[in-house]
Amino acid sequence: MSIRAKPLDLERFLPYRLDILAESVSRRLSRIYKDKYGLGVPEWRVLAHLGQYAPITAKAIGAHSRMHKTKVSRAVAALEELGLLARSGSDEDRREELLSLTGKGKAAYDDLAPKAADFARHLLDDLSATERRVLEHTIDRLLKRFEQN
Amino acid sequence: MSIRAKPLDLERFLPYRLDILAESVSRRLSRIYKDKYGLGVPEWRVLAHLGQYAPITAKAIGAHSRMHKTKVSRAVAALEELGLLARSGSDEDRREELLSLTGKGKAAYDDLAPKAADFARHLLDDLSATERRVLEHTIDRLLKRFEQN
DNA sequence: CTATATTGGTTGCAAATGTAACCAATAAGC
DNA sequence: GCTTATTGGTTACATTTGCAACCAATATAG
Repeated sequence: MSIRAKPLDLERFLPYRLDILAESVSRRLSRIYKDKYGLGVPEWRVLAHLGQYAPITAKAIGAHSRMHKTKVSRAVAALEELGLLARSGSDEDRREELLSLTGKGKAAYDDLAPKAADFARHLLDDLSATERRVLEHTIDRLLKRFEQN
Repeated sequence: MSIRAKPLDLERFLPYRLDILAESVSRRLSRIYKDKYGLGVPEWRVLAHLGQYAPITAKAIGAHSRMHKTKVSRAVAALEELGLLARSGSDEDRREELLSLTGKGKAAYDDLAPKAADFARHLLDDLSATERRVLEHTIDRLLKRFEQN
């Protein structure tokens, strides 16, 4: 009787595991910004980009975070509605708008960013230095693999 | 002038990177089952569970894959509609239904599973054996951390 | 045994998302 | 220049999703 390996074992299937993990992590993280500021994932992401890179265009945010442009557009609109974000037309190209945070937006970011960073740090609490390094490295490689799509 | 570390660097922020990676991987993988069988992510997942664990209840699939029960319910309905899945009432508890694959469903699974497995294998091509092991282990740990929610 | 709570699963409705069409502004062809 | 193609961004529409309410079947309380 020949040994036939299971062709696909979900318990070890990377795409599946990655998806569940990403989703679990995201869900837990969302408590931080959802409860207090009523933000959804796309809004939080845009806020985070602005905190770090403002002034920046919607296009650039989309490219960096691989979010669809309509998602970015709507998140931007929502943040503006909440008074956290301000737009200012670019002089160089009047199609694009430079996005940045209002005072209120900056305050929200300054409140949330450290908490988010803390959360991410604690995720790695149980891991050894080696494990952390390998994890980072692996994610880097895989991400690069999928850069152009 | 004191050195103030950036509180949150998206470029290194694990939840963010994980999400982008999971989404990229999933997108690429989806070509395999979407093009040929017209399946979406939830349908593919249910199919994969049935191929490995059938007969199994919708509840169990949801618990294992952490999919919302409505998502499972609709994916099951869709697969049934496509003639890939069959339901049979349980004798022990007439609320639940035991799900399994039809001949057509089994054929689809037998076609897709090796391709999916192949895809996953190639994801790790660049990594050393050690790196793979550490990666698996790390994901395991993180997943366990989020088991109960 | 009867009344109440819980559970597997489905469905209605609202919110979130993706695709395609679109608009205005810039770039490229000639 | 002027005509056409491309680009940043928004919007309409269809599809997908999540939440809450629900239904029928089982389990629990008394």
